[in-house]
Amino acid sequence: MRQQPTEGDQVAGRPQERSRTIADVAARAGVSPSTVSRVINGTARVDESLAAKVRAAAAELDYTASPLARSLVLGRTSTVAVVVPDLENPTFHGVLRGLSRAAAREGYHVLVADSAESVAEERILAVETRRRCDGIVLCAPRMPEEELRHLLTQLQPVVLVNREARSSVTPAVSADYRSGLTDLLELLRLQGHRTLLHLAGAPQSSSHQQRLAAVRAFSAEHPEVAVQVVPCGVNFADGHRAADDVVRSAATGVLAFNDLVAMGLMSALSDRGVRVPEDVSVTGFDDIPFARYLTPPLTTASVPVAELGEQAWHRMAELLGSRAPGHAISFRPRLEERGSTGPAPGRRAEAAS
Amino acid sequence: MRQQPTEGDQVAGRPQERSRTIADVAARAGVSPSTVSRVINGTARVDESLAAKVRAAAAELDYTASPLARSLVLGRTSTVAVVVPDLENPTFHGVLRGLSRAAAREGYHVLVADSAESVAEERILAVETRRRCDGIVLCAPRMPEEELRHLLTQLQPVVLVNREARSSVTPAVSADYRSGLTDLLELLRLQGHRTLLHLAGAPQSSSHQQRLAAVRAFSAEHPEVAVQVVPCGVNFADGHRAADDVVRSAATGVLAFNDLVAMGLMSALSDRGVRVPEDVSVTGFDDIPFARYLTPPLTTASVPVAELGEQAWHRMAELLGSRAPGHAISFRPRLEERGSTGPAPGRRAEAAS
DNA sequence: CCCGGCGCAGAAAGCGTTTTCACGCTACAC
DNA sequence: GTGTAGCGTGAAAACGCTTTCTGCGCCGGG
Repeated sequence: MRQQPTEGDQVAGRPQERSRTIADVAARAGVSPSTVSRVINGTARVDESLAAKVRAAAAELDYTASPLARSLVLGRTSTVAVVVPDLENPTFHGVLRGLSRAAAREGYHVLVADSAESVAEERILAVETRRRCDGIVLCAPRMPEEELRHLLTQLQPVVLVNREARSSVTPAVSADYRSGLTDLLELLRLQGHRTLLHLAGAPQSSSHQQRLAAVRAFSAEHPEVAVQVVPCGVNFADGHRAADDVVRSAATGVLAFNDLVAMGLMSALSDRGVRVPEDVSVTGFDDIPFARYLTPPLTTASVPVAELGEQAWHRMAELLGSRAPGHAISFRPRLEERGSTGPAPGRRAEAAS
Repeated sequence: MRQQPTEGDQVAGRPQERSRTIADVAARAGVSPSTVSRVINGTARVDESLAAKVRAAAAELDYTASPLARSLVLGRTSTVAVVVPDLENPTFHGVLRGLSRAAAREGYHVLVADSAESVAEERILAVETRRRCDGIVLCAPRMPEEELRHLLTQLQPVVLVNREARSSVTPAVSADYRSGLTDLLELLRLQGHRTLLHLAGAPQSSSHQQRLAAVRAFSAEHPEVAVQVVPCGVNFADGHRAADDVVRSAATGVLAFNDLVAMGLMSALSDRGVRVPEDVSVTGFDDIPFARYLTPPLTTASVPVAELGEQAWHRMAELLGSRAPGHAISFRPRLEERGSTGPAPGRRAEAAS
């Protein structure tokens, strides 16, 4: 095959021969492979004189055990996978980063798979990827509940991020989008806004449902405030495009699906001469790193994305250690009131008094 | 060990038994494992009646070959690793995304490792990670040239992103930071700026060196323009902190290390009542997605990060197929002139005439 | 003095594949 | 009718480890 019978394999610049095996070390140390394994893994007592020889031989040959071979026999890979709908989204960056660092601390590696927002892809990808690791973390899977529940059974151990599966024991860590949006709605109400607009995101996403629930509850409690919901999208361009809808709506407060949408919106509003927050107050969601540096700084609900990832790892670690799985946990976003929100127009004097 | 001799392993909600093996399929189809392997991989002719039975059995058992076992015997894992200095940095997001999607298209998986900007970690991580995959992509490694060159020999096959190793055959794909910065310098010069300031980033990074070279060449060619270089940093907070330096310097044009730094700077300048671009022109570098939506939109040199990742994959694919490695390639950033730059103060009337 | 037990090292089995090798069969040419 | 080539299949070796099993030498106790 690749290994031609010719001896001339010594291509210059390829000094890396075939990797050393445990047998090489054993031969050099004059012991059996079993003993080498025992010394390296500290898995049983070995006479100190032999152990020393083994360690010396291993060092000389620069030997480390093949993770592949170990994985095969041990039945674990020390790897977990993360499936995200879109690597471009800062939220998933954060999750990935938090998870990756937490996992690394315990010697685990991270396999990443990007489903590119395709529901069909999502499932295949998860199943396929799952076979190469010990467990899998699903970020905000878009698939329908029923399919998800079925998938979960064949993916064990699995942890969900920003999505819960009802009547399932699968651990889930998520942000409480409902209470986050409620806080934002409440903030705008107290500032005197009576006509609000929510720019909604991916309809299949769990966080979208949570936000709708927040709007419904809020409307029921505060009938004096009108809250309109219009579909929009999840990214910058979507927010930019929504500017006309916003202007037409005559709303004085806009709750964007997330910070990206809010930024796009604010940029487009500025082009049209609409002032934020004097004419319209705008809120985001997530508190991506850029939010506080915008002009004006963006009022938002801060979601600790890295911590989400870190907690997802902890859940996974529990599962891998066959410890008690731990129940679903949810982070309540922190309200970050900044410059993009202010008193409703016409309420200014009133608020100032 | 984990497998207690008790039979009561049927924990509810764990319907996933032990995974099926090729022997199970063989038994069910009434053939030998070799035949199953041949049918599944299409690696040799098999009598159609047997083949059909094998396919049926495989489907019934929902069998797919263990990637681990295949990797061990085949000597390849269908996985590549990416090592980045910081998962938080949007540049590496882009690279990761481009690479991940390109690799996925050819059935490869991606292992990601975050060195957290630690030079010491970087090396260990790379070596360790390398053993679990077929090749490795190093993003902007911070380690010194000598160490890097040594590392490259034991990491083969390896591809470099945003760093070249002199006198090495390692393929490298990078952005041409030198010409990018030259374009920005030139833009500011033509707009009448005569006192410029460059906020420099990670001194060990290759892109830093390239920028310095651009500044030197520019200064030699245009002695009438003063260009000062001050160390700053690579992220938002660094740019924010640099505002005082900028104000003190009396420069009318500031070339930030990257967009993050520029954004932090602009935000801090705005706090101090310094107007951009009326009082100070600011440029970034990279053209991260947010740059165009800032107020004012950021003038920057656009680096196609996703394409960088994609090209890195192509290089890797060539290496993996033992095809000709392809030489180092470098993307020339595209100048994006936006609202954060303008005529130098005092030159306004002149420029308008 | 002999035997059971114990501590340590090597032999060997196994993890789940792929691939070489050997073998039996059919077919065809001589 | 026998030799040979060709084809399809199963047995077995190999990938590089871990772990069980086996055996050897030594100790102490009866």
